[in-house]
Amino acid sequence: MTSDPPRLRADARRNVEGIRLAALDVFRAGGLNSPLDEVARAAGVSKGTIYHRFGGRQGLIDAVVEELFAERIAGIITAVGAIEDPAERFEGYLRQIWLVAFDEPAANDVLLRAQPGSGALTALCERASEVAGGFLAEAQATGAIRADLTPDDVDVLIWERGIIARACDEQHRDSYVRSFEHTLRGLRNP
Amino acid sequence: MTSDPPRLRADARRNVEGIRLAALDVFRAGGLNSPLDEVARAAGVSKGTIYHRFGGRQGLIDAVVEELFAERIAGIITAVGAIEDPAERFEGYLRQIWLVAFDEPAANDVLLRAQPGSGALTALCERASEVAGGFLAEAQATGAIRADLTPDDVDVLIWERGIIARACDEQHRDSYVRSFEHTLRGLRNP
DNA sequence: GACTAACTTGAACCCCCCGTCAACTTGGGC
DNA sequence: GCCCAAGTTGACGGGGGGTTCAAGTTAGTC
Repeated sequence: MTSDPPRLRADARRNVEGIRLAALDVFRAGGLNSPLDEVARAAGVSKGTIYHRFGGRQGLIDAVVEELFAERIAGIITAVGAIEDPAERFEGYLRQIWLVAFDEPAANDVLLRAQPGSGALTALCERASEVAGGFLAEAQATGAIRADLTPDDVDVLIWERGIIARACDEQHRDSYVRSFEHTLRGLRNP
Repeated sequence: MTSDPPRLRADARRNVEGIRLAALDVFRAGGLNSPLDEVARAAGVSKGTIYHRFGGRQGLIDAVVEELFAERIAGIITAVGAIEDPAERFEGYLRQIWLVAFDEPAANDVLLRAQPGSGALTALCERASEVAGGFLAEAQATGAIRADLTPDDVDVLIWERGIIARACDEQHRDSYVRSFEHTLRGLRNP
């Protein structure tokens, strides 16, 4: 079970690893749609090799998405989970997710597409979505957050922010934050 | 003054008009970045003719933007201007603008880019922005709208919605509206 | 050290769109 | 009706990126 026959040759293994690392860099900097040529160049390899080893962009994404995103999200969830007040916890979660969307194009792409084709990825998004649902329910129970807000609403809010973040080239972080605070205020009970 | 010498030949005049009409259709349906080939095909003309007659995409946009956008905005301003309550007027203006952004990709593109190069266009955007500023100030005077909201904030809110609207392929109109109502609530005073 | 299966390469081909221009039509003045 | 300037065409070159595959290279076995 540790090693099924299809063992790779030494050079292939080296390349797979190099490509993974390069993809992490490139995707982090430019999002999941960065040209594969760029990844290939960064890995010191030819484009063809990426196709051979990963089957294309989708496969490459699957191979790095965990590292690119899972720990980031897990970190946020535990960090925010430590907040006592449920309403603050809920708002804190949204703020953190929204900031990740702004600061990390790749993570944002993950949040935005839930690429149909990557099990790992959709599972991740669903888990995040469930967590958000939990936070929401608890926050609503205290009466601080509007009762008519649904988990779907939260998904939409996250998706929308992701779209906006993707469109912000540099700067604007301040007005991005300022503006999501308006939205946040609109989720509270009067 | 009625007719400067550079009179066009009959076929040219016919084509100019056909291209304008085709551009209106195509731009309305697909936004200002639709392929010019498509406009050409719709006009029963070759791409080259568009370049000859309008100098390129920018010129073509200038030639239709008024019809595509100005009257729409003017309509909103007068319609909304009839609302008595300043706060409702302000909110009504935002709602209408946001709906236009959703329903008309071309108008949305106008709102989003303010293409540097079209005087008519930037003038339009600025006028709309000023009107919004007026509505905002009046609404704030009644105390219904938060005092710390600035005209720049409003511009950002409109820009952001435009970005979102552009990303919505079909459906979603309901959740689009639902979600901007959240934002709207966040602009009110508690 | 030779030999083969595994690996890699990069040119070739595809799609989509922009903008140009030499060659060809045609309107309309004479 | 002729004729040429005005007008139109569509092929061409350029850029960006994706995907494939024949030909060349190399790890690793015997």
